[in-house]
Amino acid sequence: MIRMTEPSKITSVPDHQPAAGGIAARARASVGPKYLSGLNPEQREAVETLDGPVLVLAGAGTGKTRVLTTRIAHILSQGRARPAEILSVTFTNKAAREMKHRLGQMLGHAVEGMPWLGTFHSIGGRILRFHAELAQLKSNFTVLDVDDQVRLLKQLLQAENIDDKRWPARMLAGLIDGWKNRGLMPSQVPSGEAAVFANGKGGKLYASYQERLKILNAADFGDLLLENIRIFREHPDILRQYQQRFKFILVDEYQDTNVAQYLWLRLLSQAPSFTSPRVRGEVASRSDAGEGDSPSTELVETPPHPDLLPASGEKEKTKNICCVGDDDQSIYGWRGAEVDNILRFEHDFPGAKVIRLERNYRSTGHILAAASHLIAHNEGRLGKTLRTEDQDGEKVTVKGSWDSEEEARGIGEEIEQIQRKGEKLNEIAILVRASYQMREFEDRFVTLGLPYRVIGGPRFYERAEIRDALAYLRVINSPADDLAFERIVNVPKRGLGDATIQMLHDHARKRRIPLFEAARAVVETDELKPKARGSLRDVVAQFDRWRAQREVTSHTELAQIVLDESGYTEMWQKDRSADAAGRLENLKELVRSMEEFENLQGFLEHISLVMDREGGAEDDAVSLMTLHSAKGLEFDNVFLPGWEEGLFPSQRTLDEQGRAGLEEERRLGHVGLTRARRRAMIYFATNRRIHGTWSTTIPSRFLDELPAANVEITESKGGSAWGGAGGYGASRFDDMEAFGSSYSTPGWQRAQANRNRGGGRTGGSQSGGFEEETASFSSASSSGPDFGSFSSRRRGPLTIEGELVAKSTGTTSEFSLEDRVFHQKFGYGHVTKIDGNKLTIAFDKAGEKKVVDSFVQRA
DNA sequence: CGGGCTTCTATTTTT
DNA sequence: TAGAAGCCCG
Repeated sequence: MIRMTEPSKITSVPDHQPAAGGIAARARASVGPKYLSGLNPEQREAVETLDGPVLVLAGAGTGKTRVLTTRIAHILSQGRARPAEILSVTFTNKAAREMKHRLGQMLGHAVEGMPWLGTFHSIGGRILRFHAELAQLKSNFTVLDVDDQVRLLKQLLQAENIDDKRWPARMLAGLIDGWKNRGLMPSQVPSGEAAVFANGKGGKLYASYQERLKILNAADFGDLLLENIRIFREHPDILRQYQQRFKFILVDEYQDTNVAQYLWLRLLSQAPSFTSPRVRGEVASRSDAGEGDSPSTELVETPPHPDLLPASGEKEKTKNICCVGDDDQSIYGWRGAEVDNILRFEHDFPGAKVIRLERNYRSTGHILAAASHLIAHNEGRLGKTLRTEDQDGEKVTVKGSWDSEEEARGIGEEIEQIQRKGEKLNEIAILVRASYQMREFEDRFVTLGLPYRVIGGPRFYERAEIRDALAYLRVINSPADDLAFERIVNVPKRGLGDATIQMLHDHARKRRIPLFEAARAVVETDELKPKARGSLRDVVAQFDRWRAQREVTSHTELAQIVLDESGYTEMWQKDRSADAAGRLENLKELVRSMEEFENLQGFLEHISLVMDREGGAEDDAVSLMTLHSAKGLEFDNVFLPGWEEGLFPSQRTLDEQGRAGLEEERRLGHVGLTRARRRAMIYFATNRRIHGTWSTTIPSRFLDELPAANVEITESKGGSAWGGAGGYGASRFDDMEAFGSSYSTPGWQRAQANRNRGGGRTGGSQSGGFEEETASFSSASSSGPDFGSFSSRRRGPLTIEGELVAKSTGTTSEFSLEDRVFHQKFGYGHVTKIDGNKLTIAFDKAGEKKVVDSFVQRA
C-alpha cells in the first residue's frame, strides 16, 4: 500500500484565497485558547512568540510536533495570517503528513487550506513549476530518480571517453549531489574539488549534466531547491513576491538542513545580513589541513545580497521564522546536513529568541539520565538537559554475549518474555547500526515464529517494477523522455539490445531529436536487422496507440492497458521467482493509487516527490530498523544490539570523519536510547560475523560513557562474553583455528591477544554448550561486575585510540618512518608518512592507506 | 542478444 | 557470506 499526501488538494488550492477570515474565525471560535492549555511554559512561549526569529531547541520527546502544530493554529486563530501565507517545511513526507493530521484534529478541516505545508522538495518543486521557464524547463518537467541520474551520467562519461570503471557514474552522481546540497552551481564549484573527478573533468561533467537535464526537460532532487535559489537571486521581483506571501515560516528538524536549504530559507525569510557558510572541503583536504578540529564551516561575513535588502523606503520587515530542531539528534551529517546551521542560528538571525524544551514526556528517569550522560560527552552542542517528572523506572541494561547469534537468541527470548507479560509486540523495537545486522534477527524470528516487520529498506518507488511502470507512463506523457524510453524499450525482452540502443543514440544525436523520434525514423530505414526493426516498429506503434487512447480513457485505465498490452504484467506472471507475486501486487497498488490524481500529468508530477514506502502495518509485530530510521519514533521497549567498537561507533565514520564522526555516532546512540519509553536494553557481542568472516570485537566506548548509577550490567552465564570466569573448555572458535581457517591469521591472533590483555583472562575459554547457556541468557547475574570494570578491561591500545580519535589533535605519533606495522584489516605494512597521529602506511597487500596510528601496532 | 559464469565489494538514507 | 555487476561465449 502506498500513501500520499493528497497532492491533488495541494495543487487545487489557489495561491491567494479570498480572505480566509472564515477559517481563522472558525478556529478562534471552536478552539479558543483551549489549545494552549495543555502546554508547559516553554512550549507555550514557543507557540506564542510569533514575532521575530525563534529557535526552538526541542530535545527528544519534548513535544516538538505539538509545538509546531499549535503554533500554526495560534497564528491562524489570532488572525495573523491566512493558511496560504504560512510556509511550513519538513524533511519527509511522513512528517508533513503527521503535521497535517494533527492540524486537522485541532482545526477541523481548515488544513486543506495549507498549500505550503510540505517537504523542502515538494515546495521547491512547486515553486519551480511556476517559474520553470526561468530554469529553461517546461512546467511539466520530470523529476529524475537516482537511477535515471546515474544512467544519464554514464552516457556523459562514455561520450567523454572516460573509463567508468575508474570513475564510476555513481561516484560522480554523489559529487554532484553534494555540490547541489551545498548550493553550488557548476560555475561555483571550487576548482580543486571539481578536479578530483576524472582528472579534472568533474566540473565540466557537472555542467554538461545540467545541460542535458534541460534538454530532457528534467530536474533532479537537488535542482528543486538549487533552481529556486537561482531564480530568487536572479529575479528579485519573484523573490519579493514570495517573501511577501509568507508571513510566517516554520521549519521542522532544522538540524538536518543542508546549505542549499539554508540559503533557500534565508532568501525567503528576508534577513538583512548574510552569512555565507564556507562549506567544508572534501574529507581528504580537511585532514590534510592538519588540525582536523577546526569547525567544519567558517563564517564569512558578506554584505547582504541586494535581493535581501528591503525595498527602498520600506521598513525592514520582521522575519517571522521559527526553526525547531535538536542539535543532539543531528545524524545526517554524512549526507550534507550542516549542524552548524542550527549552531549558528542566533548569529544568522540577530535578536533571535532561543527557547529550550527540556521537559521530556517520553522516557523514565534512568533512560533519560543514561541518554543525557552519553550525549554530554559531545563538545559541539548547544547544551540542553532533559528532565522528566516520570519515575526512575528500570535501569538501562547492558548485556554481553559471546557472538552475534547468541545476541539474537537472547533478544528473541527477552521479547518472548515481554510478550508473555502481555505487552504488545508493536511496543518493541530493535535498533541496529547497520542493516546487515538485521538478518540475524530475522532468521531468529522466523524460527521462533515471532511476527516482525522491517522498517526502512527499499522504498516503494525504488522498486524496479514501479520504476518500469512509471517509465512507460512517462514515455506516453512526454515522448522526449529519453531516460524513460531507454529504461523500458527492452523490458520485457524484445530483442532490442545494446547495439540497437547505441544506434538509436547515434541517430538521435545526429539529428538532435529524442530517442523515441529516432526510433520512429530508424524503423523506416533498413539499418536494423529485420527482427529488431520489427520489434521496434511495434513499440513505436504501441506508444502511438496509447497516446491516442489517452484522449478517451481515464489515466487509471490507460495504465492498466499499457501494463497489459506491453507484456509487462505477463512478464512477471511468467516469472517463477519468489517475489514475482509481490511485484504484481505492487503494480496493482500503483494503478490504484493513481485514482487520487486528476490525470496522468498530475500523477507524474507528484509521484516522485510524494510516493512513500508501504505503510499498511496493522498487525502486532516487533519492529526492526536502523538507528537512523528510528528517529522520530518511540517504543516502550527498545533493544540496542551491536554496541561494539568498529560497528558502533562505526569504524568507517571514525576513519573518514574523525572527531566529528565520533560525535555523530554518539548522537546516534542518544537517538537510540531516547526512543525508549520504559526499557532500553543494550547488547554487545564478543564475536561478530562481518562479510562472512568472524572477527573479535571489543565493547563500544559508548558503554563507558553511560552513567553507572542508571545502568545495570548483565553477562551471559558461563562467561560467554567479556570477563566471564570461563573454563568450560575450548570454544568452537578455537576448534576452527585448528582447521587452519582464517582464525589462525595474525589478525585473529592479535585480536585474541588484545582480548586477553584487556579482559585479564585466559583467551578462548568459552563454553561449547551454547544451547543451555542461552536458556538463562537474560536472567543471569544481575549484580554483574561494577561498572568501572568496563574501563579496566579496555586498557588495550584500542582504548587509547578512542581518545586519540576523540580528540584528534596533532599528538605526535609513537611510530616513526619505515616502522613495520600491523593493521587488523589491512595486514602488514610500513609507515611512509606521519602527520600527527595520522599515518600513511604502505600495506603489503592493501596498498597505501591513511590510518590513525592507534589502529596499528608494531609488527 | 542473452544466459550463465566469475569477480568484486561490503554503513547510515530522504527527496 | 551474499548480492550485484561485469564478462565471455553460445
